[in-house]
Amino acid sequence: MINIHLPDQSIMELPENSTAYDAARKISRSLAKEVLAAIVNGKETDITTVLKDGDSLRLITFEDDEGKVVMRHSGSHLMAQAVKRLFPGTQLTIGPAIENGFYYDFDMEGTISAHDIEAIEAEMAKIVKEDLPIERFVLSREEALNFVKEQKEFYKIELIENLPEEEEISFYRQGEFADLCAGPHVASTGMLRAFKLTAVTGAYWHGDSDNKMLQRVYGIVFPKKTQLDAYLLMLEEAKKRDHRKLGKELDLFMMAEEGPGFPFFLPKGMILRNVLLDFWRKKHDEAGYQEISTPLILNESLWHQSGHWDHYKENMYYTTIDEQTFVIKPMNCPGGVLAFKRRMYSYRDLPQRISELGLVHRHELSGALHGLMRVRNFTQDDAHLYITPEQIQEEVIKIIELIDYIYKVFDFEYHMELSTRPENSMGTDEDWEIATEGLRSALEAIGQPYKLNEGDGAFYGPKIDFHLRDSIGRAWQCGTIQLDMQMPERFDLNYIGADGERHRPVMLHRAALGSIERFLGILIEHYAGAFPTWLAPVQARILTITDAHKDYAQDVMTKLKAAGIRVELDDRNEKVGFKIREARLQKIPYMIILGEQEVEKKNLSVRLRKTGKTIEFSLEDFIARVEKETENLADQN
RNA sequence: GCCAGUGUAGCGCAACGGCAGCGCAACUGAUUUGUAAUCAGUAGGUUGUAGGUUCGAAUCCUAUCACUGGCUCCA
Repeated sequence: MINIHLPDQSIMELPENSTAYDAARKISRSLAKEVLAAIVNGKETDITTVLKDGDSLRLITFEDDEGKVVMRHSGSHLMAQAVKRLFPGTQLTIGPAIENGFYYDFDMEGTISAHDIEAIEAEMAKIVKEDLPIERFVLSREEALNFVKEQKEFYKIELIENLPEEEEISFYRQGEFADLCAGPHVASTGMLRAFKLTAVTGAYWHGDSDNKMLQRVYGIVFPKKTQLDAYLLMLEEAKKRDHRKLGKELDLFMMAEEGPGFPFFLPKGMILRNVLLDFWRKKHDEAGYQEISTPLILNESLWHQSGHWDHYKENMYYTTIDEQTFVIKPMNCPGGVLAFKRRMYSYRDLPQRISELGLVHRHELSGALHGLMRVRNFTQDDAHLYITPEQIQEEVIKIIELIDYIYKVFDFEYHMELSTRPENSMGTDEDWEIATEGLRSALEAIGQPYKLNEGDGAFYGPKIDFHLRDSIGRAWQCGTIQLDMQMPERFDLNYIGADGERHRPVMLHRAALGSIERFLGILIEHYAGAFPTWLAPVQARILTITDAHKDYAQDVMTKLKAAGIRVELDDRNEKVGFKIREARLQKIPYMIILGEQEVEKKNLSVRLRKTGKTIEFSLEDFIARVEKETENLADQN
């Protein structure tokens, strides 16, 4: 007998040569059904792993993050096997588990169509039915290379060659299919019943657009059909929150074929935007920022000096004025720098925090455009801070705190990423080291977790990015903090220090919302169009019961407007049920219903968006309530 | 930009080689209504655009533009 240590500190006695699966079976039948993989002595492994005396064991199900990865990864193998059966000669590349499922990239003749997807799903179902055991085997490096060469899996040669020297090279076999893989995997294909292929796309080998385009198929897999159905339903629901759909329904913004990637803001969207910016200006004023505005178009010489001409040429738009080339600004910094340079600064003047709601134009690839989320012109809530090197950490922390405050007003969850020096960037290694360290130390001081993105910085400096999620879970970069030691150098910026000498300031570029357009897109999806009272383009709509109540309604509207409340009047000759339905579809926080009773009592019947309940208000109380919500950046209740 | 898909009335959709239609919206009239759709009628189209195949094209082919999902890029 052997003794196995379980996570709850208990010890389980098992016969010699027992597997992790045997342990699961001994605990309960349901666990035996659900177990996907095991962690033995801290290492993830298959449930067929034979246990030794003294091993510690944790069993993994789909409830665990590790379990989701295992099942999804097995799903990708299942799909790859089906594809290889249907399209002989297809070469495998990589097929990982991802956040919401898995994909596999194939190099094949031709492409995969929607029709093929059905055939692949049918073949996958067949393989599930065959219930093939999934077995691990290990080869030496040489054997492994020979094995993949025999199988004509030439991409795998590169993968094996890139494996570290000491790495054990394992494969997983299910029936006729075998794939290089670290594992672990579920025990058999029969466990992968609840799957669905969700998309076919092209994807470049190694993600490099100079490489060959591969066929990528995305899929999802769950232990149970009910979970799969629930997930698909959730996706359907999320689509109803899509800002492009809501933007149309709520008449907030539009796109025209004449302006791909150039959004139009409509009256209601404009209110939303202006309310957001009023809030932004107030907070930035409090935080010590001064707002400026710089020109949209500036002479090409400026862009040579800033380095954009060399590093950002492809993304810029150009125009000619009096036979000279001008650039339509893709960033606000060079113009901002000119404004900074207008006078001399003492060290006592720093930090200078100069903000600009600057409209920038960038030539994004046509295939990259997406509603308000990725456009070709957008307004950055930009600011440039000119500081001494000693002020780096303190100022970066202040910015992080400001951004955190703003995101919390909207109940956003976000994550931060630190991006380091990219290829084709300006400046010395030393500058980059100081700059990167400045950002890193601020992050460490704040103590919030962040992800490291090697080589993803701006061409002039490293950055901290803030990412928010849209309705279907895609992360979009919004806030950003970029530390720049190049621009001050190139524009010969300086301030007079306490020693009376000239010194070079450090420049911080930062945006909190990022792009107003993108942020509004996220905001629309976040609230599903039902904006809190303070943000709602229309805060209240007055609905009359009959024409007899029009005068009173007009009177109420005049008074609400005078109080600064955004109000509309629906005095059409329609039934009140119909008017309520329309106001609901417009997601207006308050409906004020005025009929015989209200005229008599000189009050308001107010129907709340949140509960659908109707409450009687005096005009004054209603105004007070909306004013309070507006002031507190709040929603109803 | 690349791969795949989709473009039909303001919006959502049907017709898939044989007369371009439905619902909502719009307009007109009736109805004066109490908490998610009152009734009747009218009008609205060079089927994204340009070529081609065909007796005949929304439908098939080619090109192009836009959009959608990815890749790449990025706020």
